Amino acid sequence: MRFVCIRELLLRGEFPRGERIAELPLGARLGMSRTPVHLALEQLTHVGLLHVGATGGFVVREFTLADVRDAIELRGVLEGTAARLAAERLESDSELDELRRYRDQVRSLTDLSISVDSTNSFQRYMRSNEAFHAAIVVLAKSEMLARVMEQANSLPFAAPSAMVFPTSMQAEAGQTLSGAQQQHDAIVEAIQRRQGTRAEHLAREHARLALRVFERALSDENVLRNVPGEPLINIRAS
Amino acid sequence: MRFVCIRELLLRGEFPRGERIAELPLGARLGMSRTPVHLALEQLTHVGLLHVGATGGFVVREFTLADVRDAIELRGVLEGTAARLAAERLESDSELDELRRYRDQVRSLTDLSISVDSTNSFQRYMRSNEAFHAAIVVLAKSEMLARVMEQANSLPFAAPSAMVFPTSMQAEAGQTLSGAQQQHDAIVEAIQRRQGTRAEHLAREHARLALRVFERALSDENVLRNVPGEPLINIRAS
DNA sequence: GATTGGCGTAATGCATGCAGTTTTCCACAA
DNA sequence: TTGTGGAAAACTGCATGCATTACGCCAATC
Repeated sequence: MRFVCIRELLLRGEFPRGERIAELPLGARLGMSRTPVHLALEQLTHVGLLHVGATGGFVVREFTLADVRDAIELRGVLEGTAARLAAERLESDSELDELRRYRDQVRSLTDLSISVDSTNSFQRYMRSNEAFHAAIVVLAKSEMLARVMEQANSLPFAAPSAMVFPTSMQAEAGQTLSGAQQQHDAIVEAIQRRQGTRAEHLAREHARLALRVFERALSDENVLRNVPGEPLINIRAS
Repeated sequence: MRFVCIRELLLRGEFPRGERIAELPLGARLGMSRTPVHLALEQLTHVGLLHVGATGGFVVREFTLADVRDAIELRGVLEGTAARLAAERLESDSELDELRRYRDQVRSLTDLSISVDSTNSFQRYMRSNEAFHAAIVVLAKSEMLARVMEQANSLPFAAPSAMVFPTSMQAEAGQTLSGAQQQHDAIVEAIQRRQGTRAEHLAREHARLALRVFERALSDENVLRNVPGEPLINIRAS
């Protein structure tokens, strides 16, 4: 709860990156004591948004462009593994019903999202897209993998839907989203046919689409500002 | 510090799996207040050894055989990624010096470890083996990957060296260790030649050797007892 | 004999207080 | 103007206290 609250503050850039966060003022700001604040900061540290300074105390983590690229690449590896396990462990075709439903939802929202600029349809697109990716993890039937992916996705710019929003700002949004849709289709097909290796590489490549969107966003201030957690990224750092 | 301490207690099976851990008695046992105990338990939760009960409070996590297999498979995927990145990002051959040194250390300790039963040589083998695996992660030059691997390896039976000890108890220990050594050689060669995909698949297969050791250990009570964190594994669970 | 309800104990969550240490700021001197 | 020294303020880490809530046990009833 407060975890989410403080997380939002961080992602909005309320605290400058690399700077210490004092517990007492933050507690006063949120109307609570130091104890729960400390716990929330501890959790955010485990999640990777903070780290403990040399003298103790929590410091806002700073991410480099390389970190962002690696995080997306890593998500590709993990989603690839999820897709492979989903294919290898598929028992009956009906297990894919939910996945197919989300895929169709995403498809039907694709055209809407790029024509209408309302945040409403974007949010629905993002939710469906996220549900699609989550469904693959469920089909992988691996608690261990799910846990690790949860940690990996907790970095804001690494989450599956992180690149949807900036995508919508770009000129070639239509091509990008329809490319993503085709990849979704191929992934579902590969899982259905129990083609594990194919599913793995498709999912990896799907993440690299997000990477391309990010690279593209780097050249445009306005687009970049829509990447979640952008205030934590130090564009100039090595 | 206390994190490590409580972790040891868990791995030794001091707390029955599935049971709640009360903070007050544990604090009394360790000679400290509830606050640091609570923090340590929180960290162990993030690491995956505990989980929070429905009503609050920390519960000892219970692992199934499927969890163990998945954890090892997942480690293979991550180490494969580390090896691939190491190959792709290698700049000069001299970067491999340390990796080669650890490889040779492991090789020289292999024969010792299976002939002499002293825990001393085992521990040295384990340390060298761990250092070898850690060196690959360093060469991958990815903070993100390192973080995720740290979390994945925090599950006791998933760590690289987790399978060394049970291996030594088996009849075919010599073959297993020499097989591992050959895989180490091949991984180093692949990284050196910048053969990323080959390195990735070699490292994955290397982890599956640990999986075979584990499967083999399942048939022997005495061997199984040497798997780290064995008390947390419910052999009978689905 | 089994089940359910209530009460007592105990444990969690949060607030606060205290000691040790760091950090910061300001004054003074070079 | 800049560097240094010291002092004060503040922050962290840990202990403790209090209120709320969950858990368990015992008894009573069906």
